[in-house]
Amino acid sequence: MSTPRGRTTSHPYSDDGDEFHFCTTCAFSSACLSSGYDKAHLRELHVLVEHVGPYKEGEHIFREGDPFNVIAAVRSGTVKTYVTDNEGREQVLGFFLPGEVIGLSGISHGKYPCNAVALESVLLCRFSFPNIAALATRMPGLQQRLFALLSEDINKAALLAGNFTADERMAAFLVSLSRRYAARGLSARRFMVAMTRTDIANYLRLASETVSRVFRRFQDEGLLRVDRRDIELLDLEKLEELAKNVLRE
Amino acid sequence: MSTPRGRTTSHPYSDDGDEFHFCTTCAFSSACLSSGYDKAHLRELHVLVEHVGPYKEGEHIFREGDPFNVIAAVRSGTVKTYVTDNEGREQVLGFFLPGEVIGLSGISHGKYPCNAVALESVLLCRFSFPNIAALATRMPGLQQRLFALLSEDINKAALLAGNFTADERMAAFLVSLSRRYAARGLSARRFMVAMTRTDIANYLRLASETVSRVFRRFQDEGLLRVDRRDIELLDLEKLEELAKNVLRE
DNA sequence: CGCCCGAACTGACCTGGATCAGTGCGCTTT
DNA sequence: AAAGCGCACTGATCCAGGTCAGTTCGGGCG
Repeated sequence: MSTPRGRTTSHPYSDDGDEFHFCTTCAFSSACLSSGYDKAHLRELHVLVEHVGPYKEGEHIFREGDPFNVIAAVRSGTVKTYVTDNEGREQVLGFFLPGEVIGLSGISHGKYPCNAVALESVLLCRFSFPNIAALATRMPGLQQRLFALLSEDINKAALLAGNFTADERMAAFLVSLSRRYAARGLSARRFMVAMTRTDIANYLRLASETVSRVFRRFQDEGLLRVDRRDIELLDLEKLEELAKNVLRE
Repeated sequence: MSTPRGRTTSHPYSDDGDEFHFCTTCAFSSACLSSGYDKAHLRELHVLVEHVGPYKEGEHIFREGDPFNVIAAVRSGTVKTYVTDNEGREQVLGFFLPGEVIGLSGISHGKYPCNAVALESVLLCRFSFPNIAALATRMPGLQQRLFALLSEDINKAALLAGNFTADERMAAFLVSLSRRYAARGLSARRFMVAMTRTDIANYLRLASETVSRVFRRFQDEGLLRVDRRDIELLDLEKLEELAKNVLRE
């Protein structure tokens, strides 16, 4: 993983007596908080965290084939992962919002199988994977959390594999974004997306023209209001109804 | 996971002095063999294995929503995993041949997210997941192997997500089967598949009619010879060329 | 302020594969 | 051996979404 010219610091924390404060945007820290480990273990985990960034728009975090050594939780910004096929066409694999973890797919072969790029200014919490795996042998809760993250990604990857219509895909994409923003305390109804129409189209396996058309039709039907990157979901009910096959509900 | 009315036995092994024999079809045992652990650890792992089966054709191994507690390596036969959507249509998620591991996607939510059914007579090596996870905390090699299996499935799931043509999908499917059979010491050129055309179609997100047509066209073009479930690949080169976008080579 | 450039939008047309509507064929059942 | 059944195959037709060919818009810059 490449480190931007910004600062790299070990995780700042305060340890004022009994209370032990975590960076709340860090998925691992919070995972461990919830599994109720003792202070000594928590501190060990905490020491492994490096805050890196900012990566600026278009800057790569890792590239396909880079040796795998770290995973990272997004602290702020949006990360896109993608591969390019033999003809040079881009296939977007996923978008990662704050609180989500990138790099896990690199474990199996010791190399990242895809590229990760910042779509806007990005800050990361970075963890050495060997170190965190070693710590996991002493912290069953952490091991379990890692297993769960990996397993979840298997299920996520299967989502868009079905043969769904353009409408279903778009609705599922919007509902998923909405929920993920909401989970971070942001509005579930209105948000700014960091990706271009082309990125969205590549992710959903549609042509960018189709993305445009579906946006307009959804707007005509009163499901949403869209102005460039600014999206407001007006009829979340109906969007969820459209998305339910894709999201398996 | 449901257990068929067949025998369930703990893993038989012989421990004649220095030599310690493993069931060679068991993915975990071999994984641990290769990571070079000491005899005491190996025996611990070995004790966790249960041989179950046979499951007969059409019999379910687990169902969507069942509480997750075990993972299993296929010892013989073919397993299909699938989900059904709201309209009752089946979506095939994967086929598992001997040596491959089912159930991993159940980790994240404590329930299996899909159904697993035997397509022909199936024998399994079954492992309690809590037990194997506990053991993994004392065997970093085993933990690493579990991480790798999970991570690999993420990459596998992403494979068929792209927008590929029917020809590319079919070729990739055949080449993948060929390699997996070959890895088990069977012929890479000729094999009997356990799945119906409809299963193949559902897996590849095609109509079964399309699967039939592509089979015939491939046969007309001399790429293969197919007679019901019996498939012989005549031009592996060309099939691999067709498949390379899907398989990312 | 006007120019430039890339993203977004839009309409016209095309096509791969789905769908529909059969037919054929091997296996089981009786 | 005949009947019944389910899977496989095949031809005809249809349509969602891709492709192509522009046009519009907005933001950055000389």
